[in-house]
Amino acid sequence: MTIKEIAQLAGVSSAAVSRYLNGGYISGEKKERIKKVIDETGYQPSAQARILRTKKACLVGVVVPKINSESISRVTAGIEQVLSGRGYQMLLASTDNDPAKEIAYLKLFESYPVDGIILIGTVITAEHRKFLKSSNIPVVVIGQYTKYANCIYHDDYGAGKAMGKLAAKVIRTGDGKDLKAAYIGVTKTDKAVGVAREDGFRSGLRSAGVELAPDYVRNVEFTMDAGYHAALDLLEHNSDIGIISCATDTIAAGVIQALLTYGGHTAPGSSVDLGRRMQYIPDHAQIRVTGFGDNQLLKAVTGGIPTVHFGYKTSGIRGAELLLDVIERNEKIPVEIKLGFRLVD
Amino acid sequence: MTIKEIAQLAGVSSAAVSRYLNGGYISGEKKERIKKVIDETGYQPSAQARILRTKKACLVGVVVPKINSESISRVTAGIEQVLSGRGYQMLLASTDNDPAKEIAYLKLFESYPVDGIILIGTVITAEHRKFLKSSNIPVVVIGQYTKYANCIYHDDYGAGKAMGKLAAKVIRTGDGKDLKAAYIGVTKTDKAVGVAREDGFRSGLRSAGVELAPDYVRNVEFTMDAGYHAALDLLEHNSDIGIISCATDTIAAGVIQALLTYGGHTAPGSSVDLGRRMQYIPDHAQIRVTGFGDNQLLKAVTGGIPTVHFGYKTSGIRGAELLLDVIERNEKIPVEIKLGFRLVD
DNA sequence: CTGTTAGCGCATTCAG
DNA sequence: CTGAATGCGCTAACAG
Repeated sequence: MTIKEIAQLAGVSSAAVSRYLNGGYISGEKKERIKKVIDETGYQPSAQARILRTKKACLVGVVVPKINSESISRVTAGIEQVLSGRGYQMLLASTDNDPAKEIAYLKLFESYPVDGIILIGTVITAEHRKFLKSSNIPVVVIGQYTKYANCIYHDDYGAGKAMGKLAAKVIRTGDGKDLKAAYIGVTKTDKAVGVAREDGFRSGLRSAGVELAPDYVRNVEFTMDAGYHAALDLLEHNSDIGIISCATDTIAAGVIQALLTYGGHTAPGSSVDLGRRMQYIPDHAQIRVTGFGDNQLLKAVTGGIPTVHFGYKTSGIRGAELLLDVIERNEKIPVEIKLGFRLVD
Repeated sequence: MTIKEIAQLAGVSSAAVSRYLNGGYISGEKKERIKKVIDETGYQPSAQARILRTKKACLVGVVVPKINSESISRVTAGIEQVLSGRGYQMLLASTDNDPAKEIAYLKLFESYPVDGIILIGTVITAEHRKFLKSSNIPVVVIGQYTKYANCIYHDDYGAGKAMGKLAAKVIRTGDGKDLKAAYIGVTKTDKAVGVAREDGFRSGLRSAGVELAPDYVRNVEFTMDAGYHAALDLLEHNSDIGIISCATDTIAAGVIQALLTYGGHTAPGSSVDLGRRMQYIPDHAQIRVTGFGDNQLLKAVTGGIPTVHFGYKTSGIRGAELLLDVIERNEKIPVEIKLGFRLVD
């Protein structure tokens, strides 16, 4: 069904139909005729042809690393909020943490009718930079710092440091034989989550005179399962761990699972203390688990582990506003926004 | 940057460039010249113009009720898998459980360059039916039964019934004073989750001679928070509850939170038994919590509550296959697929 | 192998 | 107020 056919059926020109659709000059009588035909046929104008003509889609594409994540959904909720408030719609593309797919979707959006792109970043490869530099539609990056695009990121280093200080306090037993801190991080190619959080964590420990020994560090995927196995590995090789800090709450959930399953205390009748904070006691020592991200489901069912709350929704809001500023007002001044955090313990 | 400009710069016709791009006949020498110009300019063909011409986007749009859900991400993972295997890409639109937004995104996709739509359904309103009937591109619905489109749904009634039977067993104390079963469901406009699961649950209870009293039933939103408050309300009004069955694992998480927080056992030193299954003991009675969906995070950190595993990934796979059959082979025979379940306890 | 031509469905001049 | 005509960027015939 095209505008032309509608025009024929209504006995008017296609231009008249177009005007009818877009609120241009049209007489009441023709308006009626056109309305009637459109109602009868269920005609739906082709957005794509319109966009080809107008170069305006009122649409933004958002590229995310994965769909099933509380933090990401908070970001997209923020984006959605400002977008829909300003008459835009949002399309999502999930890359499943595959950088190649990320590039593919960025290119897809670039050549598709979207007015702008928001990238919720994980790793920024050379390909990414190339894309950011040469993109012919505006892009804003959320979650990673980059000088090649407007970006909004979180103080991952500061958050890591705060967590490191907390960890240093926790492992101090007072009897002169302090426990050890362990850290489960992610790939170093992720500058925010992989590098900044871990570096911050080390720095926080160090400020309290504690070093993070290499044997007490693991690097894993962004999954619960990975956290589970890393925890087992860590516990197998070290018997003096007092705290396992994880780069994300999801990984922390896997660690908790490992402690629950293989801690030696799962026989009927045994118990796990779930007070304000997750605590587990194998070998007469308490092992504390911490994360980052303030996952609400985890908090609900465990009572909450120490974690960090980032302003994810805020970053989504700011990101969308930034993007719309560029799209609508052609704002040219580069912007970098760094958002703070709140330690939750 | 357009194909025309590239053609000029390379001193060939635009058709030649088009052929170069799409693997048509072209001489080696011109191929070189075109390649050089494209590399230099970073030219990116407009997919939208191509699609306007070819009517083929190799893209499918997926409309989901929310982004942050393990079940939905499993469905989309299944969809992605078959789509990318067959050279398609996937675009997501999240509606935040707002039926109006759902319609808006369906219409967007219809007029946008996608070859087909997958709707992960919650409520099917008259508007939905109207859309399904009149859509000019193929649609498949996942998660709800409908006769107006190809659909893939789960045996929610059977699952509810199995859970009802389990609940009946649990509340039997043996001392003649059986406990009561409570149910936290969702809106009845959701035929699968709201109606089928609850009806099945009642039927399962009934088959064991147990009735679900109105005072022991609540209807809430699809959120943890709603589960939390419903549980408090339930416990405030009834002191003989032995099990709280919830329509989703997310709601169940909220119930667990309520039990942990207000069960009267959160004072330091008190404990919660987290063995194979979540158990909580207020007022000398065990309150068991059950859900649907087999959420992995919940399972990991609680040891697992009784729940139902649906073949979400499978439904995504079948749904995508179905859609591609219609798109590519113009398959006209309507299909309805009902998938089974597995009780996890 | 190549260039010319004619649209895809629509919005926008521009005369009327 | 209206319709005819033009072109958005691209591909598919077609004739060379």
